[in-house]
Amino acid sequence: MPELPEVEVCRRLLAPKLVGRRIASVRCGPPSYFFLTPPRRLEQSLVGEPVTALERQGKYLLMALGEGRRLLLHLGMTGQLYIAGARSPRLIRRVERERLAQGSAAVESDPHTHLMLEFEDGGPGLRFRDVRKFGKVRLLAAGESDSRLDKLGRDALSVDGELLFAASRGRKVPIKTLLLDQGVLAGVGNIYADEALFLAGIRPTRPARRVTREQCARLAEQVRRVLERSIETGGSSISDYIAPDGNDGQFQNERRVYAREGEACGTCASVIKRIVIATRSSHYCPRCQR
DNA sequence: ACCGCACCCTGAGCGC
DNA sequence: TGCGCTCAGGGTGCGG
Repeated sequence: MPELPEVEVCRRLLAPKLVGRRIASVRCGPPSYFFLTPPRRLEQSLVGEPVTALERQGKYLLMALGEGRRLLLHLGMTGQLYIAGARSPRLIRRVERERLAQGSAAVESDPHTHLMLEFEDGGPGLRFRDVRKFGKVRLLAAGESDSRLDKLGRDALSVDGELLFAASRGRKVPIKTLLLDQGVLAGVGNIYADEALFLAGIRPTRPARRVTREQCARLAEQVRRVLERSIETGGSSISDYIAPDGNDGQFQNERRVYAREGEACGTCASVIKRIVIATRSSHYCPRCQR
């Protein structure tokens, strides 16, 4: 489940491989929920475009093209953005993994790869694969905006306690729900919300308005720390996520609570609990988090 | 304004 | 062995 660190790792690894190249051809999968811009239009409009930069806003990637045009990309839950030729078991459907293991021949064309870009220099292209199609791709004209981007709050890497404190006043929702609100903080998802709350010693169910100024400061610091640490380790590869080179991230090995229900807390050895908050599974240590 | 919830999608894992 | 059910959750949109 790609959150800010996974998207940022993608950006850092892809930028040097894409910026300065010019798109030669585009192939798309069939129209679907995934395409905000119809695939036929992408196939026509992207040809000849130079890639001039790769930027990130929250969990969105923006590929800057010629004359102010931009390609908006979102990885959703299962999105994989990678350089053609990268290898990873996560890129192969299970039926085909089994067929390969039995020594059978080539892998069939993959129905989950929705966007393929090739470049004029003839080097390896870009692939966007997304099993569940919760990802998004949209071509933005020069000066055109996207309501999703307009609604984003402060980038989570630069959050401070005062911002959290101000945003949480008068809010009855659990503090975790506030962390997940992209309009307040852009980039935090389920994994890092749970991890930051653990590191700050705050129970995820605590009503936002009852989190003190001091706790907000601690929480903001831990949000930044956990995101930065995850970026350093290449992000979390828990279900589908891979880096653009096909490698797994390593942050899942440093999780303290996420998906550790029933295990012993690394700090106090209490049993990690799992509850549901706003339809998201949430994990915390009942002793370390009050 | 705020908040809870249904929905979009597919594959893994489980019980029978 | 295989079928059908539930769950996973980022983001949008709707109803109360």
